[in-house]
Amino acid sequence: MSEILAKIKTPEKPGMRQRLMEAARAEFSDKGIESATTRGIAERAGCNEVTIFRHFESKQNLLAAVVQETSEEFSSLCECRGEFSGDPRKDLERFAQVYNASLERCEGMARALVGDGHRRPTLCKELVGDVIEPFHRSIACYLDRLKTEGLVRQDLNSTAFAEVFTSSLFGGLLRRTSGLSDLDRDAWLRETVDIFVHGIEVAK
Amino acid sequence: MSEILAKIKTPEKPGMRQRLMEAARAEFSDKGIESATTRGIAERAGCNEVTIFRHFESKQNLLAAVVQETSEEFSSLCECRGEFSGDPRKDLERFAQVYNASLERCEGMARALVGDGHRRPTLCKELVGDVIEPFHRSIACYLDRLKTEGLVRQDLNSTAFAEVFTSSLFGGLLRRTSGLSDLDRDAWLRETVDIFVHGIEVAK
DNA sequence: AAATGCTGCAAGTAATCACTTGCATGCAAG
DNA sequence: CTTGCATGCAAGTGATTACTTGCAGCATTT
Repeated sequence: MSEILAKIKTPEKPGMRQRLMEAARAEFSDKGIESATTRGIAERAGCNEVTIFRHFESKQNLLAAVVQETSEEFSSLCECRGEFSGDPRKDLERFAQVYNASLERCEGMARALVGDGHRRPTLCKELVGDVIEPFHRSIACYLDRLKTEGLVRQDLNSTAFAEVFTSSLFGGLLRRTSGLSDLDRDAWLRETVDIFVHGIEVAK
Repeated sequence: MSEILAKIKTPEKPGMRQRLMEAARAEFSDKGIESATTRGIAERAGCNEVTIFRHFESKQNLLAAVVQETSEEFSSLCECRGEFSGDPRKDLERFAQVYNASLERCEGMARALVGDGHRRPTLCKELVGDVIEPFHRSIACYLDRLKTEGLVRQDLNSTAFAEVFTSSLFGGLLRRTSGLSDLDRDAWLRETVDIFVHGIEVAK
């Protein structure tokens, strides 16, 4: 796959190809994968429809390229290397902000894949699974460290926590962008972190 | 709208119309709204394509009818009247199970609407917003009652809790049906409730 | 100057879509 | 029996889809 792309890519004119991918991403994002048209993409890119096929050969290939790019971008966006304060609330807030910002950047594609994605399991797994998993691991790893320090309850299932935590962030994004939530982004993040830190339990 | 539907509905043969709606729901669910075809719906219903248009006049109308039906079904499924034990964990588990079961029944449509829904804000609001809101209110109301009894921390934002709670259930469903989660349904519900009850805090 | 390669433009292809029309059939009520 | 109504079937409409072909312009490289 990547050799093919590289071969197409290598000639001159890097501008066109990039413009096409951005246009395609925009089109896929707000029309959905099936409803996106090559004509629409060409219009967004300000070029002729034929140019798409000269670069990518098919809509399918173009989609694959866009998904790959989105996936890489998401990955690099939510790399959470570096310093943690050790204060669980602050650090969870940071996890939440980083993850949410990455999600927002890729929201359209994520939404599109939720809709059409179960008929494209490969793409779905590539974009979502392989990308989110490392993020989950870093959260779980962080929590396990706090566990050894006694800052977190011992019976917490840290990998499950990571999944549920990011799911509520994703669900929240969907609600907000559909105009269904009373909370804005910051409120959502704050409340989410608050709940995941405290639960509903009365203070000790 | 309902008068129109009623007028079409009133003639004989209740079987056909119902079969069409079920077929349409299945088709919308696994092809997505835009990619669903009237031909495919007719095949599922085991009837001629023309029959669809004689009953519903357009694909648009059929979709509207299906959404309305789905919405009503979801509403009645997740009506949470009745007795609570007063034990927060047990009751949250019950909320989670009821909501999740309702979601599962309507998963295909929900997924379809996430994908194509932002170009159909009315349908989206109808199916999702107007239906989930009452459920959120009953959770919030329940929590507020527990607050007065001192069984829940006083500074908990109960409406936000309801939103975040259901969002994580929805996100979980999406993950599972995409084959992206390690947890099965029961594990997901259990872990979610566990976190929303305890958070990560060390036991008192 | 010649050659190469990206691009635009015009036109066309075969498939598929939602939707229509006209007619035949069969069932049920009058 | 006859009238009405739901349905099937065959055929077709016009729009739109992804994708192709052939040609010409234009820039850069050789």
